[in-house]
Amino acid sequence: MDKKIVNILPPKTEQQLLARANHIAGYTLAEIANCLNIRVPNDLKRDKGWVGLLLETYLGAKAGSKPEQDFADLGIELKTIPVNEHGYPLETTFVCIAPLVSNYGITWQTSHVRYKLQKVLWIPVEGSRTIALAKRRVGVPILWTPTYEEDHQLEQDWCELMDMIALGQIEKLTARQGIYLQIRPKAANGKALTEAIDEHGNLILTRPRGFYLKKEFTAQILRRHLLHLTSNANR
DNA sequence: ACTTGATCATAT
DNA sequence: ATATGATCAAGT
Repeated sequence: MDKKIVNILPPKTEQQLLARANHIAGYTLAEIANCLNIRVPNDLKRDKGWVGLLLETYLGAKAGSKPEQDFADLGIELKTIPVNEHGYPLETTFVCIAPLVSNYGITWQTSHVRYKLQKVLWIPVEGSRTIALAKRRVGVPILWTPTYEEDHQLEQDWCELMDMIALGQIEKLTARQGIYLQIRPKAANGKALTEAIDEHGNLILTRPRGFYLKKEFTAQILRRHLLHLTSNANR
């Protein structure tokens, strides 16, 4: 059993959160786990969310499975993003469960996707499987709010995807739809089922789905900030 | 090589 | 089953 030596309180301000996040930039996952007395698994095969939970703990996010932002008081969501040696995302980013019923009156402006992505603290972490989990390093955090253009990019995809759901086309909806935002299965296994509506308006059971940000979208966020660092260094 | 569809752990 | 945290690995 892991025993905590440090009792981590939630950050009171955005500045405090950013200070904590900046403090661990450059450290390995083992170093961070050690100061929390948390054991590092050999790999992520059976601990897929381990890195995310580790950084949540270090930064003082409220643990649990509440449908809230990680730092609700600050209106900030935390996302760890595995990256390769060039800082390019290795995985898509899960946003939230896709609602398959009771979507009357929901618009992009009032959607759960937009709410979740209002303000995100992205923390890149080395994710190549050739690097031992314990030795992977944490990168410089990025506090991001969608630009007008990014918001519009997501809106376009969201509308297309939600239209299909509303029209009962859920079984025809694949991960190929959407340029920046996609819908894919999100469940414990193939036996998990949830309610949806078919093309005739009848209630059916289908695999639960989730919204995911495709890699190219996340990449443009990371790239923008990397370029800023470069231009500063060159001054 | 890369994406899509499937899956793992935990809390409620 | 649904929500949180995501990555795995089969298929193309």
